[in-house]
Amino acid sequence: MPELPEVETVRRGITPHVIGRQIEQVIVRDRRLRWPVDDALTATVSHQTVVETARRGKYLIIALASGDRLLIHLGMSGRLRVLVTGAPPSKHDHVDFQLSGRVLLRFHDPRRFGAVLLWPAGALSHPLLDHLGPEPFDDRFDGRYLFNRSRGRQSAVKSFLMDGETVVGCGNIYAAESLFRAGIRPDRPAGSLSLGAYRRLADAVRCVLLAAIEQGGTTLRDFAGANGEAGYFQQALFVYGREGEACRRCQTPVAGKRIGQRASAYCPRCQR
DNA sequence: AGATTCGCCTGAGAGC
DNA sequence: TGCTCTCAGGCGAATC
Repeated sequence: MPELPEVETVRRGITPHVIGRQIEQVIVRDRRLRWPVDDALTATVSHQTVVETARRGKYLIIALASGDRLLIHLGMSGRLRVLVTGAPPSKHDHVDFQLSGRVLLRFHDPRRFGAVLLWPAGALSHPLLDHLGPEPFDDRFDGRYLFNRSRGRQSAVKSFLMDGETVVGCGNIYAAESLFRAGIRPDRPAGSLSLGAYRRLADAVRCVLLAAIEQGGTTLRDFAGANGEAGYFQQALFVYGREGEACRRCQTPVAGKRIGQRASAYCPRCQR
């Protein structure tokens, strides 16, 4: 499931194939995504040149020469792949961007939780990006920030960490792994943790995300990079999806618990 | 304002 | 074999 490292992997994968290319044609086979694909999107981006790719949280941004941008979210099961023009579409291939040089950028999303949106030139921000918290690699994101923001909060630290207004990009997998690395039980009330604990957590989030990006993301079921290759970070997971198995550090069975409607795994000995 | 719940979707896996 | 049920989960919206 695409979290920050997966989206970054996709961004890096597509970038060399799309920069400087013109969008010749857009084919929308199914507009029923998280939000319906805008009728005007096809006409607006056609014949435009891609000048840059960027990422904000789990949103992928493709900037065009006019200042218009495509905003793409992979949701739960989305893939964005680089293919050769003419590659036959299969089930769930909802949107094709046919680029110059016979490059085909194809959006595929079985569960349709993803989105392909137009962010028009002139709009300084986008409603979906407006309220997002800092990037984990931004200077603003540190232990002090988490500590201050968490004061008075009763909800679990894991839910707090997964809240995109706290910090972007940390979904269920990386929240669980970061909390393990920091030695913090995921069900601790966010407001009960010390500054020191949050300093460890901020460091852990950055370490875990960085390592996952280096491994090309985590592939459990759906995720694949722009070239269709799986990620490798799943081999480095300490707790996520390992309920009942031995902790890689202390051999205690990994515990499972639902926190904020999400499956959560942790080591009852390593995490306090 | 913070916390919780709901809804959107399909595929995989379990159970019968 | 094939049906039905449950679960997975990002995240905005609605509700408490």
